[in-house]
Amino acid sequence: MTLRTRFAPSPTGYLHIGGVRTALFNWLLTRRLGGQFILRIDDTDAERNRAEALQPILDGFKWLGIDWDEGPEVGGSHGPYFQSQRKHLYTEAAHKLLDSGHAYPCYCPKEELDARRKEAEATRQNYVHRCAHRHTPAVDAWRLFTEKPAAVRLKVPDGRTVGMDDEIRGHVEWQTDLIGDPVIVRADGGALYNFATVVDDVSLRITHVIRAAEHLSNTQVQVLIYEALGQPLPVFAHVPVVNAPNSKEKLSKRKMQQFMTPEVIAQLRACHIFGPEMTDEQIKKQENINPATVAFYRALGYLPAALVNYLGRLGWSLDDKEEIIPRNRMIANFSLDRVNNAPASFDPAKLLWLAGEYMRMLPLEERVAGVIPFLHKAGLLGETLDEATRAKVRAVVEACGDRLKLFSDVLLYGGFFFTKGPQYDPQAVKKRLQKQGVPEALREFNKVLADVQPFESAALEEALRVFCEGRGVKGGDMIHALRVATTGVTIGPGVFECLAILGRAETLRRIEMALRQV
RNA sequence: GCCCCCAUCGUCUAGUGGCCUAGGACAUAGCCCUCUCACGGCUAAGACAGGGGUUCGAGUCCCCUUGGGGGUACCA
Repeated sequence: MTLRTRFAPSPTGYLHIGGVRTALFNWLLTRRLGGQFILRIDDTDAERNRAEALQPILDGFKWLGIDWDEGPEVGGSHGPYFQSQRKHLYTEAAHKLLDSGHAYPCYCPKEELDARRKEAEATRQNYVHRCAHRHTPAVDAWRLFTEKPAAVRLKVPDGRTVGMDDEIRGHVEWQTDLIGDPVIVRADGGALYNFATVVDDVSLRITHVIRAAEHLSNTQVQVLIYEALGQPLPVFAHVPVVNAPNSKEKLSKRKMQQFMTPEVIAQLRACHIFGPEMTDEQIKKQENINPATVAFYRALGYLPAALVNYLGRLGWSLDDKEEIIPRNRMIANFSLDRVNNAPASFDPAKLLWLAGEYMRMLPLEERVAGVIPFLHKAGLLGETLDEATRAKVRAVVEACGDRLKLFSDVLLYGGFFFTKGPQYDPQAVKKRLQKQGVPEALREFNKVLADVQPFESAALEEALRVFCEGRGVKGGDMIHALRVATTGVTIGPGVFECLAILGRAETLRRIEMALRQV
């Protein structure tokens, strides 16, 4: 028997980071041990489940390189893979349980149930629902069920325990006397989550149910359903939830809003992800692209490998020293017994560090290829990319070096190479250009630049050194002034490399522009 | 209320009774490198939630307390 795992997202229009982490653990174990990883779409809530809401989820997984063996787009022999198309299975299973006496129809009016629950609450009692007629013989129950709409309840056995051996938590068990008979099918015929999940997992032949720890309490009912259905239990593993940074609460859009800092919003804007008509506040409240979604990291040009590494290390570790664990190494070493029990907090700073590490490992040509779409979206490259432009992009990427952690960082450290002139930062101008003697020296050095041969980094540096010595100016002052004059800002690649990339004519022109600023 | 789960530096973690005066990584601070920014190097600060047991010996096993989380729905 081969391993079969699944991840069952609801089509919400975005792929949540916490969900990905759970899916990743399923995927890693499946790839490690061999078997099928199945994507099942939990679209019973027709209200908010539109077809187009599924695509971002599939795209997210594809971008991360998490592939599925059965599910949407790839099909499979156990389909359909949409819960909305599997309703007959739930009905069938419910009938089976009614026939076998493991379930019974419930006609209790909602008001009565509410009243009883409220009463129990008032007297600080624990309310365990059991319908009075729960032991009515099956045939009679069946008759009642077909006569008028009724919900179906599972008949929870009296006076025993129900439990399972969790791969991560160990043995967990509950007293059945504390579990009210749960509704498994609504009066309108819709199956409830706990029931549909089990029916699906059985029919999809799922062998390992790896899911977030928040589902642990649901397992008591689910185990009873497996029993009632006469099915063997799968292996359960409840992985710790992912919390928001500096918080004991689950990762959520709202909790992540604090990471939509002005800098991040500016970077998103630079990528032209959002139109200029959107205010910062509107961007902050965005559903689809926020720090709790995969799309956010993709939009900013994080390497998917870095995100996979980060999420894989969240709640799982290889040993006491390895942090950079590429996908293949993770697959080769993943096991549930090295998954932690405690919830883990998502740390954007560590993810950013990893992104930088992965970017550094990426060959130059791939960095160039990755950066181009970002320059393009920002409107800094023309429609067609000729060889000269490509060479320039390559030179810029090389000059950016380790500064480039995300692809969108190219806009931060090298955007000015592709504009008609620098956007002068007033503070930078004030600090570096409007300094005693600097504009004059710069004007004079501009004449030197006109003749430097060749117009390359080393020769330029040497020319400046000679100029400074001869004229008695500080090298640092000139270097800073040159940077601001040609790039407009105080950060970026080495200034001589910048000048070389800009070329002689553009350098001279920009220095002239700068001198008009002071 | 009741049930279940969880608990090592700010964060991710190593630790499965002696190797722990608790190791690594991110973040933080200082110094070095340096034309800025980043990278890199060195250093510093920083944790076993509390209390009881068990044991020659406890971060590690047991119990209690505290704190967090989840469930207790004709939500998923």
